[in-house]
Amino acid sequence: MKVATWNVNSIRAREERLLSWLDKERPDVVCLQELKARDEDFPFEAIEAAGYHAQVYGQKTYNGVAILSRLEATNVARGMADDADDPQARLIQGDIAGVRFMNGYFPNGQEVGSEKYEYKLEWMARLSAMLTRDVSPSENVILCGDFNVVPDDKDAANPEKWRDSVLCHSEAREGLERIRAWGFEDVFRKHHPDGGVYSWWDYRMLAFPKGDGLRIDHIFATKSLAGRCTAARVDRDERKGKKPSDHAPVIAEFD
DNA sequence: ATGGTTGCTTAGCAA
Repeated sequence: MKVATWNVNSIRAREERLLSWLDKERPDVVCLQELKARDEDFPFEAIEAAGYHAQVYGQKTYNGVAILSRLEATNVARGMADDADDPQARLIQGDIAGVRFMNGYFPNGQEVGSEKYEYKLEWMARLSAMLTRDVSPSENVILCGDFNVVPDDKDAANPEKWRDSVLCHSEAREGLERIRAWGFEDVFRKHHPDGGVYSWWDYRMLAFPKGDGLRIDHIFATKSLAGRCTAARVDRDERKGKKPSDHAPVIAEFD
C-alpha cells in the first residue's frame, strides 16, 4: 500500500499538477492539506475520473483537508469531535483497508507568543486527547499531514535561522513528541535516520534552489504498521517546474 | 539594512 501526504496550497491552483501526479504515482491513499476551497468548489469529477474516491472537509480561503483513496473510505469523520468550538477545517479521518487514516493540517502558529501560537499548542493537545479517547496504539493507525513542526534540527537545512520559530520551538516539538509517544513511529525517520531530507521550501528567497528546506510534512504509523513500512521518500520533482506548491509530497510504502 | 512569493480575494492576510 502506497500512502502519500501533500500540502497542495490550494486545490484549484494545483488541480492540473495533482491529476498528472496521481496518474504517474498511483498512490493508494493521498492525504491533502490546504485546499483553500469550499466542498462545492472541490474538483470531485476530475478526481473520480482519475480513479479516486474523495472525502473532503473544505473551507473557504483557508485550511481544508481531503483524503483521496482507490478504495472508498468508511467511517469518515470531520474535525476533532470534542468540546472545542473550532470552525477551522484541519482534520479528516477515514478507514481504508483496515487502517484508520487521520489527515491533519496542524496550525502554523505565525509567531511564538501570539494567539495563533496558543491555538497551535492547544490543537496539538486536543489531538493527543482525541487519540487517547478514540483509538488504541494496538490498532492500525496512520496519522499524516502538514504538522508544521520540524521534529529535530537535523530536519532543517539551516537550523539556526529557524531556532525558536513556531516550526522549531521547544513547546511545539514537545507537543509533537507527545502525539508520537502515544504510540506512533515517524516512518520517514525510520528510513532516513540522519535527516537532511526536506518537504517544504519557502517560495521566497530562492529557498528551493538553495536547498534551504524543512521537514514539516510527516507520516506517523502505529508500531505494527511501522514495522511493515518498506520505504519512504519525498517527491522533490513536484517542487520543480511550473506552478508548484511550496510543499512536496511525502510517500511511504507498506507491505 | 531590508526584503525578496504565492494564493485568495480584491488590500490585506496567511503561510
